[in-house]
Amino acid sequence: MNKAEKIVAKALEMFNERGIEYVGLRELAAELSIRVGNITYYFPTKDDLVDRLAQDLSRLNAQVILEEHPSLFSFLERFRKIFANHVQYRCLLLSFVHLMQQNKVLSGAYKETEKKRYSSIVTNLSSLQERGYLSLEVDTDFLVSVFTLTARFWISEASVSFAHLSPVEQINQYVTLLAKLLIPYATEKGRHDIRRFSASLES
Amino acid sequence: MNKAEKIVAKALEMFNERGIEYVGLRELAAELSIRVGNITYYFPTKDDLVDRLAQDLSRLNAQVILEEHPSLFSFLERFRKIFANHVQYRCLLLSFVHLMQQNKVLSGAYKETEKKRYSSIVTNLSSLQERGYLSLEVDTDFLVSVFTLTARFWISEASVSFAHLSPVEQINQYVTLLAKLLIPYATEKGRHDIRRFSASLES
DNA sequence: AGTATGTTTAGGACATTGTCCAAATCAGAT
DNA sequence: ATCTGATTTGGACAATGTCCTAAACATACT
Repeated sequence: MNKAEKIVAKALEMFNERGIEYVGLRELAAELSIRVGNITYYFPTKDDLVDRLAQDLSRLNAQVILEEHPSLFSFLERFRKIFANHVQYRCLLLSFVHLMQQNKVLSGAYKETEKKRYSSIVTNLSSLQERGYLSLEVDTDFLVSVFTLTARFWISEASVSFAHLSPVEQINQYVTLLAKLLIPYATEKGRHDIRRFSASLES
Repeated sequence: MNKAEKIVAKALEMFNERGIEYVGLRELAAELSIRVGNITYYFPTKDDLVDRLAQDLSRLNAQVILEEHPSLFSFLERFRKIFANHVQYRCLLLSFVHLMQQNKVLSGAYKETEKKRYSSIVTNLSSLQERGYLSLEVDTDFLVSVFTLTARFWISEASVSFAHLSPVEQINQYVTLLAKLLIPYATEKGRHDIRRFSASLES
């Protein structure tokens, strides 16, 4: 692990712990037993460091998005995995709005991944319709909106309202919410998959 | 309007414009043609100023919450009003997570209003069941969860994804989302109210 | 009117922040 | 061994929120 990676790793750890805005570069440097200027050598600005973390999360999520989702079960499983990634990089999602407002590099990069995610969810939903998991009259735009809102902010709400729960319990709370959301639009085959998914969370 | 109120008004204006974290007390003072120390006389810390804004929003919302909601239409109308208040104090909601993490006064106060809102929504939903607007088998906890998540973060998502829309269009977007959410759980009478509500947004 | 008392304003000090830079140090190839 | 480029250091800089003292002001009382 080279110096840049050590900085990234410790930064993620401290940012997750206390929030990006509340960890000074001098504290980060002190934890690494280096000088501040040494960090700015690898990452000229704090935003560059944050951008790097965002790239790492983006890569992590891209793997999950590329997977096939032949069933409603695996579609829900996909969100469980993405939410697990969110926990790993929770500092980014907890500062989501500020980062988008202030960090041009990040907000630019997000626009692209946003489009990809949107069309990915649309594709998956219509695929689930074809395979007989979802009813044909479902309002896709509505479902995508709720999924997007939840995926973006579930961890923000959890940090405020469910801080007493473990990460896994928090994840289960919100994937269950997504599962329940789909029930009215699911076929009998779909509802079976949702029950199977809910049961898989128990263990 | 006394000095403290002038400070509060200008602060809200600038905070909404550029974000609480990105407006310095010196800029605020300059806009008011006063000195920094003059602000800290009325509001010893920046958090005190933010707390005041939060109180104002809380009072504004409390009025709406106390209203009766005899129909599904007025229940949805309630959220439209609350969302309009959110727009007026959007700086607070855009910094929601940070404020909750850092500002003890604010997070303490929020815990109470959170409970009130939660039980208020529960009461309203069961009342709507009794009045024949909602089916009796609805999963109340699920609905409250989605409503809460949306009410907290709709404006954050709108600021990122729908910045090109006007405030009213943004509000309509998300109250429509809440309305659509209820459709599967509504009776025929309820669906009639939802259609009426959607139509009322057009004008 | 003059004085005393309490409120408001001015102005600056302080520590902390992210950023930046020049010099010192190190490492590896010639 | 020496030169060259990469790395590290230590400090300067402006901006931030906070704090404090002295001046200015207003109000009430003698």
